[in-house]
Amino acid sequence: MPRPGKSSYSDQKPPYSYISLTAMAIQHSAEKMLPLSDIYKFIMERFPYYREHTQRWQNSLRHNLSFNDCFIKIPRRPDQPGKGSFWALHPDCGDMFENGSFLRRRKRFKVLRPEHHLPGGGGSGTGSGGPGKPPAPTPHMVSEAAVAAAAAAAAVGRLPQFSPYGSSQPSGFKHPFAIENIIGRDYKGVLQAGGLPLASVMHHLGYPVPSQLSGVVSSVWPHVGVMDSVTSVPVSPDYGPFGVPMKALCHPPAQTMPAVPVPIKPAPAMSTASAIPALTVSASQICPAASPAAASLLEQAASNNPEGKGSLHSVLVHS
DNA sequence: GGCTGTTTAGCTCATG
DNA sequence: CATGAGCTAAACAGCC
Repeated sequence: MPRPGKSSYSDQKPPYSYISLTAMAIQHSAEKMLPLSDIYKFIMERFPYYREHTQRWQNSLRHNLSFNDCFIKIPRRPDQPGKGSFWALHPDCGDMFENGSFLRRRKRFKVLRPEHHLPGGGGSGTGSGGPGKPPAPTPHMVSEAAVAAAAAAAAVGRLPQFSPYGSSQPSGFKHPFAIENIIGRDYKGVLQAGGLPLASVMHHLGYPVPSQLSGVVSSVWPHVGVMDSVTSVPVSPDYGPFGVPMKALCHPPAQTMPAVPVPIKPAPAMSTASAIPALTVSASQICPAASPAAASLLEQAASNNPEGKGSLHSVLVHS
C-alpha cells in the first residue's frame, strides 16, 4: 500500500480509487463535466503511474463510469461533434466518502428510483447490452432533459459540503474527500472567476441560461470564504501528485492530523447528517428543480426533448 | 477500426 | 464469516 503524502506517486499507484480519480478530473474541469478522453488525459497528466497499462485502467475506469450511479452521462450537443458523451457527478455523490479515506467509500452511491428497480436482473448471459434491451429504463437511460437537469444539479448539488469544513465542524473530520477539498484551489479559482457551473452546464447543453440562474446559484454558494480557509495551505513538491497537499485533502490545516488519508474508521457515533444540518440539505433543496426559475428551465428542456422517457425525479430521487 | 459505453464475472481486501 | 467495495478482464454493441 502506498503511503499517501509520504512520497511522490511517480512510480507507485496513487491511493485513489478510480471513482476518486474520475471525480477529481470532473471537478477539476471548468464545466464540471468531461468527456472520457479528457478524464484519461487528466489522470495521466497527474499520475505518471497511469501512463502505462492504459488499456487496463482505462477499461476499469469506463466500467466505473457505467457501473456507478455517482457518474451521469451527458450527451454532446449537436454542434459539438466528437466521440462519446460528457461525464459529470451526480448531485448527491458528495457523501460517498468518509473520514478522509478516498481509498474506499462508505457505501456505494446508488440512485434510488421510485418505481420498482430490478436489481441487476435485466439481461442474461453474454452480450446483454445488445438489441434485446428490456423496456424498463435503466438509471442510465434517462431523458436528455433529465440528464441535463442532473448535470446542472450536479454542479451545485454538492455545495452543502462546503460549509462545515474549517468553520462549524469541531474536528473538521468529515467529508475530507470532498472533491472540493482535494482540488480546492482549482475550485476556488472557478468560483472567484465567477464561473457558475450550473449556468455553465446548462449553457453547454444548449439550454437558455437566464440571469435568475445566477441568483439561484449564488444563493447556494455562500461558503467561498470557508473554502479559502480550507485550501489556503502551503504547497511543496512533497505533496500529492495532484498538486494538493495531502494534509489539505483530509483536514483543515490548523489541525494536528496525520498527513495521510485516514483509513476509514473512527468517526464518532454522530452521523454527518445529524452533526451538520447543512449536510442534510438534499439535492432537491438546492438542485435547479427547487427553484421556480430553474424549474421552468427544466420544463423547457423537457419540451425540447419530446421522447423524454423518465422524469427528472427518476434521476434525482431524494430520500 | 478504434473509441466509447454496458454488462458480467471473478478475484482481493476491508469492514461489521 | 458474510457482505460490500474496488480492481481487472473480457465480451459485446454502438458510434464516429
